Amino acid sequence: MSEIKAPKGTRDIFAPEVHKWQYLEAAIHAYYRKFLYQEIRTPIFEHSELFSRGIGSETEVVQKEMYTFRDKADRSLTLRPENTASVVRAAIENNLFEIMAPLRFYYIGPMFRYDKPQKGRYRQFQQFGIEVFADDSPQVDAEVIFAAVDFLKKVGIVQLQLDLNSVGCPQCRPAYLQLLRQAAHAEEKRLCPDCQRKIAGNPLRIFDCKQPGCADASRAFPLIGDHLCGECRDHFAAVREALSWMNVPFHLEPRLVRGLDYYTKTAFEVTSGQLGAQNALLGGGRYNSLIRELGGPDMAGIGFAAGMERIILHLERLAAPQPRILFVAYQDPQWLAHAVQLAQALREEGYPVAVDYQGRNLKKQFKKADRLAAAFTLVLAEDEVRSGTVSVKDMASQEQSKIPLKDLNAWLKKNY
RNA sequence: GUGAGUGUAGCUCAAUGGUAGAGUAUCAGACUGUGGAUCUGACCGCUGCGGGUUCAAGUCCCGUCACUCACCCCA
Repeated sequence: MSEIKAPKGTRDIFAPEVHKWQYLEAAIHAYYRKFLYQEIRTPIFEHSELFSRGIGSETEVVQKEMYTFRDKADRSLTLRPENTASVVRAAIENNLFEIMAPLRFYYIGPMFRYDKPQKGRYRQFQQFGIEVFADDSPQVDAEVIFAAVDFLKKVGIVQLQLDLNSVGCPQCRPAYLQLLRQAAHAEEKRLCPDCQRKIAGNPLRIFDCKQPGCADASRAFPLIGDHLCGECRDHFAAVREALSWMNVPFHLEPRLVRGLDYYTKTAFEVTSGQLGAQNALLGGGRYNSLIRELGGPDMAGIGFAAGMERIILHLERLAAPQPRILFVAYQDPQWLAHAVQLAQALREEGYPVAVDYQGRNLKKQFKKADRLAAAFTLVLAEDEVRSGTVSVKDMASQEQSKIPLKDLNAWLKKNY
């Protein structure tokens, strides 16, 4: 038993689970290519300031959950808790906005949050996501949402719910927040201490609270949907219409708030009923001020991020791909050289091939072949070597035949 | 950050406070040209860690760490 264990909230992934990861990653690459997204890989740590400015210094993520450290030159660095800020930073830094608009990126990679681990929640976790810059049309919102929901369906997740809201923009949100604060102040005594603090900070979060007093009080609070400016209202209506073109059912959730401050207008979240407490599979929205706030041009942006661990949990029933392999066995160690060479030749043809170098007798080797779920076991002994053949046993049907080595390839092509 | 539950062999789990066990996996043999079954044997443990109570602790108590679940937050 090892003394040193993986740090809290981290884990090792290996077979058979790793097959699901490979499947999911391949699916992401293939799917988002269809929408002309380009992969972008950014560093897993950034200057801490990127996240406090980008995500919002008042957010829970920035205040409590960041892995921040100082390097040897006393720079404050942070393991990325999400990737949108990094992608924006990279686009600004590399002048990617100059290339071609709209810009479309997708990413896959580890994120880090100092959270208490739980089902579907780790300190190092894997997200994939997409970002579209320089396109403020509501149809893009709808396309991004479609590309989120449709992908989840394509990988076999059935029970999901799409919650949709508009959280307004710098034109209309400040006035609404004033109204909300007033309403909250009036009911302050019914609110829990946590929510009383939220009044000054981010009163939208009061809607999230499940304390009976807070939930009761907040039911009467004004909703952002009734206080959107003309532009936001029109945009939101157009998003909903475009979603109907695309046959994407959604649930309007006027209290939906996202945890990162940069969202404007469209905000959405996909949840699953099968996940327990950590039921958010994916969340995203529009962030039309973020690029400017991080020092770039005044440019629109929208995207989402999805939690891959949570998707993997839904893939539990996915049949693990049975690797069909070939097993080369030898009757006596004196034929080992022939076995090795046969294995090489077969791998050259693309087959996964196993040889057990310490196989003492054929029985043991067959047992091993069985364990490895070999499709065929190829046996070499004096007979075969002398006649330039190999005995090939179909492990399922138990049929065995002697195949001349020169015909083996053709035979395998037919029977493998 | 708050609360609850659980930590015993690689894995799944036993053990009224009284010698740490079984199944499974692994290895070997029965069986030196053929797998899945069966039988026999071997290997496998600072009972998470540190204290305490006791003649005696896997078991009771305290602490700690880890995992799990919920709150919270979020993906």
